[in-house]
Amino acid sequence: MTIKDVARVAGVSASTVTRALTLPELVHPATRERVLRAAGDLGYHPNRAARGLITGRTGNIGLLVPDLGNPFFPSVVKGVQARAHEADLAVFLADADEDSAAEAGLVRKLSQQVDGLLLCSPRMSDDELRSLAGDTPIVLVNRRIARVPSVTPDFPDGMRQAVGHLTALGHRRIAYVAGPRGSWANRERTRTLRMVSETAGVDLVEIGNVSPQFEGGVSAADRVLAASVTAVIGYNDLVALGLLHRFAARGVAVPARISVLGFDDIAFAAMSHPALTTVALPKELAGRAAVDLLLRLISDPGRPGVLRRDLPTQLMVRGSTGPANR
Amino acid sequence: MTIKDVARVAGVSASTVTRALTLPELVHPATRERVLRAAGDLGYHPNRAARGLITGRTGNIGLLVPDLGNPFFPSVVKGVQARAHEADLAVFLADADEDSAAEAGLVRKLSQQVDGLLLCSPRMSDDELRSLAGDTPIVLVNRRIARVPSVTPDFPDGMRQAVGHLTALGHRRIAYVAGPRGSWANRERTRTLRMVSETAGVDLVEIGNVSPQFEGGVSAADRVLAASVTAVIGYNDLVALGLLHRFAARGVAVPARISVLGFDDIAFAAMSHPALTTVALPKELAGRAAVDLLLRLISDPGRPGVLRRDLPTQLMVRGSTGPANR
DNA sequence: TTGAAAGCGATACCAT
DNA sequence: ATGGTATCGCTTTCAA
Repeated sequence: MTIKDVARVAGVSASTVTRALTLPELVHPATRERVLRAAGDLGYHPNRAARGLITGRTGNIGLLVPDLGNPFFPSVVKGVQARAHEADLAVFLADADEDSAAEAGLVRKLSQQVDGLLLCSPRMSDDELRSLAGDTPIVLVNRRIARVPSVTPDFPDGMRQAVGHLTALGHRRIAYVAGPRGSWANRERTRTLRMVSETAGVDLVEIGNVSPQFEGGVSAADRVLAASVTAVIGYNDLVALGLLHRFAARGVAVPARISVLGFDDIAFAAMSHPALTTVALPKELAGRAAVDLLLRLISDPGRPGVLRRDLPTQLMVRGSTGPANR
Repeated sequence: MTIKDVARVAGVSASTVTRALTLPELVHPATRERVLRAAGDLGYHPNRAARGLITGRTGNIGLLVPDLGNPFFPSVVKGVQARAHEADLAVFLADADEDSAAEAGLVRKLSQQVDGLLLCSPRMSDDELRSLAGDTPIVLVNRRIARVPSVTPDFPDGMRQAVGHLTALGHRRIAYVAGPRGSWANRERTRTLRMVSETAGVDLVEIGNVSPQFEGGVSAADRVLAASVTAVIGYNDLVALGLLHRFAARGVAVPARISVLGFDDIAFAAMSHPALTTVALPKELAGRAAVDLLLRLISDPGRPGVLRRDLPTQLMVRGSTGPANR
């Protein structure tokens, strides 16, 4: 089923079939009609590889995530998919398994057969990313570096909401369970949290770097309790859920004795007991926005200035936060 | 950066470069050396689209899932990815968003540029699937139909373990909250549960078809309580977690008053309070096995007989099940 | 408005 | 063991 078959059935040349399909205004309406019908009848779809060979466009994009096991990323992926399919793009997915070394390899393999790349929370170094951005269009999600297009949540505002909520409840001494050292999101959350705490006059106790998983939270819980704080913010919801879990196991009442707050608003935040108060990031929207940026980047490569999009966050107040105990 | 550049640098013809790269034993060791070095120096990687055009192999596979929002599927995807990358395959991912109509379209679009397709819990009709299987190599995951290769968990055994566990605890009257009517997994779970219940002499109360989500479980919980059973099996973990949630909200003690059991063993099953007893399906393994089958199918198309793989399940006993109350 | 021919990058076949 | 040439399916000149 090739363009020739369609040409034969429609009684025209291959060139005309191409035109009818891609530049309809260049062919006679009657001819166009015949071609389209022939194509329809035969169920013809152009071979994208062959097309890509000559146009230089594959119609594919690559999406790299650090770990599909963290529900944050599937949500982003859904957003990417939705927008990509609207734009008639197919999506290659690669999971780096939290391995920054693996990232580079996956990216290299993918970059050959895509028009552009979406890198979600990449662990790679700034330099690697910048050099990559020189070779192929890329958009960063959840990471921001100079001169590379990116989509990021408005962490400062999210932190302001979080801390504002806690101080309104009377909390004055708060712990933060930090995530991976190398993670931009963690640096950013830490940085903004420090600023906001300073401003609000709250004591901030920072607790170790843990892996951004449930287990990370579990492992930090006892240290949090020992820090005599009345509230704790987890690096992300998984960590916060781990805290919740360990608190429950130790018989520590949440929020009576300690309030717990997460980041991301993964689906399970709303399902836990008590339900987790968290700063919602617009995950699917981030995916969609990233594709939009990438599309612009692809169609308009010599663009001056950097494309950047900052997304709003929203505090979701639920059962895991309450008045400070005194 | 094409094969010609490499050829020029190595001082050989393009044909020789190809050979050196794909059939090394056909070229003189010294020549091979020169070619490989040239390729290495130039950072050459063959263009897969061009290669695919002539070989008919793209080196890509497609993976369709109904909903990445259900943590079951990201796990399968991880398994697929891992195995695919080992085999040097790239993976197109498509999310059908629980829409059986969308499935067909996505599959058609993908099928053009892949060597084969992995369909995870597809909602399509048997006929559609069989016809699809005629056109392109496909492997079903979590669904079994005649004459199409598939990877499925051993549901009968899983159900046997589940019911065996409950009866051992003294339960004699059990509810099952059924999943989507159209789902093969649901039909299978229902069917085997009936058989096993019959054999074990337990009363089985089947409760409505709910969507395979947390909300589905929440919505069924009150009906479960009204059915005066001492234990309930949810269609999957999400449903079971929904049950747990609603029970907690109503002050119903689990497992004291009622035991709750799920299916899948998603990560959050272990994180809830009480932790959810569930039948673990080998999700990543299923993904890997599916890729294996697909590889065999691709390399060996005229194969007689159907490839099929049945995967073991494992009951994970946790806090949500306990002795029957009397 | 349409067709013929060249060529995208790689491989396979046929010579040598 | 190596090179030349046709070819995969499509798009893009260039002519007509």
